[in-house]
Amino acid sequence: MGRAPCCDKANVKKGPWSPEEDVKLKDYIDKYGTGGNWIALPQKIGLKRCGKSCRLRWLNYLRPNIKHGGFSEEEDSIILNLYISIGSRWSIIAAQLPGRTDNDIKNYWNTKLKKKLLGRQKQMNRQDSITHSNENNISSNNNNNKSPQNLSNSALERLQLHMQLQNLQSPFSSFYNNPILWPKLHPLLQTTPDQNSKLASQETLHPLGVNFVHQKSHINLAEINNGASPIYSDNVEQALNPANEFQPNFGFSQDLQLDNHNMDLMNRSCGSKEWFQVGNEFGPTNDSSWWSEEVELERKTMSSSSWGSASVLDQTTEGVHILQDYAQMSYHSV
DNA sequence: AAGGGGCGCAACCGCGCCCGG
DNA sequence: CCCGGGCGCGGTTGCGCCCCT
Repeated sequence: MGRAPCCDKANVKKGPWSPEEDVKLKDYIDKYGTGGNWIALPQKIGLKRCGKSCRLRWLNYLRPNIKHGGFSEEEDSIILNLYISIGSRWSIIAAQLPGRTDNDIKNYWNTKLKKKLLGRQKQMNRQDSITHSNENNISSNNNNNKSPQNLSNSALERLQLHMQLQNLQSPFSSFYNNPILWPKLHPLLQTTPDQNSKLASQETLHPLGVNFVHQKSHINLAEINNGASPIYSDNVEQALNPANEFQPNFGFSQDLQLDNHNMDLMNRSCGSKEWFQVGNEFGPTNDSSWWSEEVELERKTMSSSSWGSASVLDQTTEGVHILQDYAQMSYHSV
C-alpha cells in the first residue's frame, strides 16, 4: 500500500546543504525559475538532491526577503492569536508575516513561544494560588469551586488569560481587535435576526456571541492585514475582505468545520447549548496539545460531560469576557 | 577542561489534495 | 470517472552549538 517514492532515494544526497549546492540552486532559479516541476529540477541543475528537498531549501532559506530569527512582539502576538484561532496551520500564519516561513514559525512556536507562554502560566499559577487564598471564594456563579471541573478550568483559564493579557497589551492585532481570530457559530445554529436581538439582550450573560457579532461589523478588516502578503486560505481571505464586514449570521468557517472536535458553549442564561468548533487545540484527540502537561492531566480528569467555567475572573474587561467564554465551552464527546 | 544535557534550527518524511491525462 | 504524479503542509528527526555542572 505504500506510495511510490518521489525520487531515487539511493542516489540522492540528504542532510545539510553545502554552499555550492545553494549557489547552484539559487542561480538556476534566479535565471530560469522552478519550471513548475521541482522533481525534475535537480536533474537539470545536476544536483543529487530530491526535488522536494530543493523546494524546501528554496522556500525556507534561499528565497529572497527571508527573515530568520528575531521575532518581534507584534509577530509573537500575531502567531499567538492565529494559533489560538486556527491551530497549527503554519502556512496560513506565515502568510500573515512577510518574510517568515511556515517552518520558521513552526520552529519558533515549538521551541520558544510556547515555552514562553507556559512559563508565564506557571508563574501565574503561583500568583493565583496566593490570590485565591485571600479571595474567600466570593464567586457568584460557581459555588462548587473545589470541584475537579473548576480546577481543570482554572489551569486552562489561566493559560488563556496569560495569552489574552499579552494580547491586550499589544494594540496591534490583539485577539479582541482582530475579528479573523474570533470563533464563529456553527452554521446549524446560525441565528435569525430575532435570535440576534435575543442574544443582544443577553449581552452581559453571553458576551462572546454578542460582542463578536457586533464588533465584527465595525472593524475594517483590511487594516489588520496591513498590506501583508496574500492569504491563501479562503476562510481567512474572506475574513480579511472588508466587503464582508458584516456577517449577521456569522456561520462557522469551512476551514474550522474540517476539524473533528466540537465544543458546546453552555448558555448560562437559558440553559441551551450552542455548538462551537474552536480549532483542534480544544479537541479531545489532539496529542500535540499546546497546553501544558498539567493542563492536559487536569483536562483528562474532568467530567466527561463538561468544562464548566471557573469563575476566577471578576474583572469586566471585554478581553476577560472572551476568556470566560472560552472557558465556558463545555466539552462533549460526539 | 570535559562531558552531558538542553535547545534551536534545518531538513526529512509521509500524507492529503489537486490536477492533468 | 479513475489513476498517477507533483505539490504543499504539518509533524518529526537529527545534528550542531551552547551552557551548566
